[in-house]
Amino acid sequence: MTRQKIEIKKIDNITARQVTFSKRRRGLFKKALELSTLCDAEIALIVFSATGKLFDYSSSSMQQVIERYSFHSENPDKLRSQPSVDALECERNKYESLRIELEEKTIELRHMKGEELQELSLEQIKELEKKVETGLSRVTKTKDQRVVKEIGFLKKKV
Amino acid sequence: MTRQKIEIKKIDNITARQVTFSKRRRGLFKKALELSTLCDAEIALIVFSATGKLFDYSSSSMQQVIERYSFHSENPDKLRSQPSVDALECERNKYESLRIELEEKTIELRHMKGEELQELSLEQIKELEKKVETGLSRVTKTKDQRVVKEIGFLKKKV
DNA sequence: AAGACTATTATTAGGTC
DNA sequence: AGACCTAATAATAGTCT
Repeated sequence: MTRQKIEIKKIDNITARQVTFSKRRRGLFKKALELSTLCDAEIALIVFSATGKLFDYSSSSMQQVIERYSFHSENPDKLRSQPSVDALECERNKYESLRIELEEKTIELRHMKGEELQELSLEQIKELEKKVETGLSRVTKTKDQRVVKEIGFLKKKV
Repeated sequence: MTRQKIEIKKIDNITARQVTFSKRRRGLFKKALELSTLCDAEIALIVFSATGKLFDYSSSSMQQVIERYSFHSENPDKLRSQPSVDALECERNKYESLRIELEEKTIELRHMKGEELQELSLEQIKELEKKVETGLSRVTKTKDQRVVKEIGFLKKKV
């Protein structure tokens, strides 16, 4: 664009590339600022150098522009979930309450299997015993009913 | 910048402003493309016109650049959670597997309490009975040991 | 790597159609 | 709103330090 016109392709020479990057980056940000000022446009500009350094400009706030972009985007699934600060938190809360529930059930189940009873008081063990006895009597009762039923079927068949 | 130098402030005349917007917007996007090409930079450019129309350019993908930006950002709470497309999915997967585990435990627990046995076969009920019997015998055994222990303590105290 | 210089090219304000 | 024109200003490649 001056002394000599250059082709728009990656500059091989690393030093030259870095120099050009600095110069043109400044130019680009200036143009962005000018456009937003002159024409009342909302602009976000994010630039990562080849070395990974970040440069950014926003006429308002970067977050605001990105959110507005996400809303306008044709790519709804990927970017619209941006306000997932809340979604993620919500998901984590659900997960946590589920985790607690699971923990409780796991402990209850172990106790009913007679495991890890050392953490219970004698009173708790007595209550547990009643609970398991009740369960057992129900299971046994159901089993007996089923057995009787089975026998009935078999008798009919013979 | 040519026939006449203009001051960098909002252009009052609406028509002139729109014309300038179109011209300079094209220039800005061209410069962004040139910079990314020449210097191997990763660039995202988002422009909203005063009338709300969206124009955007990204050297790779907008989402990618925004995610990278969010990672570098000094504004971690608000923007860093943007890559939560994956985070959210991961969270949901964790939640789902937990939900399944909880469901299994809930059913097992109900069965041990003698509930909802109609969904079990006679064979399954027989196995369940054994399981509950084993649990009960363990609980009873532990209870008896505790009772003996308690009695021992009481004897010493007297 | 960062600043200044400058010859050249690129962009663009203000037009016209 | 778009394309084209053109004079004038802005940006910058190459160079030096």
